[in-house]
Amino acid sequence: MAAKSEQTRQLVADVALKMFREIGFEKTTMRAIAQEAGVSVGNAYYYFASKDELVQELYIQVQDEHAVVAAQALEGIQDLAGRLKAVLHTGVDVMSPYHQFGSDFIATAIRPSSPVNPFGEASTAAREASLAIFRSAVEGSSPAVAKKLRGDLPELLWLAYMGVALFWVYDRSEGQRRTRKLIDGAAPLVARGLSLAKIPGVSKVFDDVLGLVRSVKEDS
Amino acid sequence: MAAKSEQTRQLVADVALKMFREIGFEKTTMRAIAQEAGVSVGNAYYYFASKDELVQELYIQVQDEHAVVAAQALEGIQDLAGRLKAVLHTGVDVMSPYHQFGSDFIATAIRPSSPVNPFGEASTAAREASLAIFRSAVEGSSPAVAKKLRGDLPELLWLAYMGVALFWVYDRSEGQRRTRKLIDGAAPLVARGLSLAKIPGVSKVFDDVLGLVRSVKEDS
DNA sequence: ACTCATTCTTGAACACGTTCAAAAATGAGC
DNA sequence: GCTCATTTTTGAACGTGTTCAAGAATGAGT
Repeated sequence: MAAKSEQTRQLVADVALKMFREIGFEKTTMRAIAQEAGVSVGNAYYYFASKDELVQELYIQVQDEHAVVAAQALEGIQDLAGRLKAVLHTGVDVMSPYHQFGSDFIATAIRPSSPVNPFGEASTAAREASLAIFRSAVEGSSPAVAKKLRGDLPELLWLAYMGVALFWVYDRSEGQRRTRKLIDGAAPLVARGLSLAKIPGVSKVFDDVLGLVRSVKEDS
Repeated sequence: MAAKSEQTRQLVADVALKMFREIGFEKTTMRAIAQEAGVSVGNAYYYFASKDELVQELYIQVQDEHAVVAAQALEGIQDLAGRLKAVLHTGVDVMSPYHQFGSDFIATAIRPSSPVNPFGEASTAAREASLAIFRSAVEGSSPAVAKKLRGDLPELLWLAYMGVALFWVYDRSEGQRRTRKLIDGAAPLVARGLSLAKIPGVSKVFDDVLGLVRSVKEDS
């Protein structure tokens, strides 16, 4: 049965994630994971090509949870500021058990070669899932976001979310209070800033920003 | 004489930086550096407590060069957009010999524990030097930047510069063409965006952005 | 010239992530 | 039940960054 193999894989992943949470990334050695799971080091490597891939496992799990919790939090909230807050706060919520481990995660994630790199191919699925959350936040909001912004906004917000995550990693205040404050302050500001798009002089600047974003994205 | 000791230190640093440039970060092992420099591994560690500290040496050197080259490039340029371009382009210029090594550098730099972390204590001097460049870019520009923005703008631009550096690391286009394009496009947009501060409706949003930045910075 | 504390240098040793040849377990086909 | 290719498991071994006890070189004070 394929179940036995899958069971071992799950066991290793579970032990690893538990140890990441409880004793941190660096202290969780591959040898310790193997020992705790009752398998050999080589066996852990049979299922996960590197320690990074175990981090990817965590990343996927956290993203999945974010999707669920965010969807729930979005229910009944209409205004963009509120919807943004909901998505960002739940994002921080699901990450919080791993805060002490955050900087190692980011250091891992940021190398282009890493499977966890949020811009990379190996995490396309997780990124799409995360993007979908922001798309839903934007599309479901009323009053509606200006049509010309609607297409690119989710991606830009996702990018901003990466920034918030980075801020959170560095946030040493208790319970990451400062990150919460940043979210509460920034979300309404973004919403208000976007509403300025109606002003003619501002509108042109917005157009150029979007043009730049698109042109840089496509390379060319 | 203290010169002998300093000589060994310089030798190790020079060999290390040369190897970083020529064969990359990971292939440049401490053993290889020691051998190439004709000293023992332990001796290299006498002068640099970790491989990261050798990266810090590189960071400082690159920043110093940026300060010189940027100051030169700013001469004779009046408008903010042009001054921003000058600072950013020279920034990319001085980094370019290390592009292949960039992702390892960022991965190192991003951990709060690293001496190279741009937000950390160990690189206060380098950060101040870099901030000074942006301060000079802002203060020397004419037409002048709105008074209320002048104080915080350099720091925000420096932050944006960190973003550009991140973009550059990921930029796989030849000669990092896309980064150049981003700079050329974004600099005038920033300048134009700032000029919108005169519009009453926009002004209030700007005030709130500044207020948020300040309040998050101070913790509280 | 001779101390002797200080500075500098050495290389073996440690724990880590990772690899790999070999062995063990599994299961489909007969 | 036997065969044998495939999947799974093992643990020793490699190269890495880093540490450290020990020794060598240095130089100020006499």
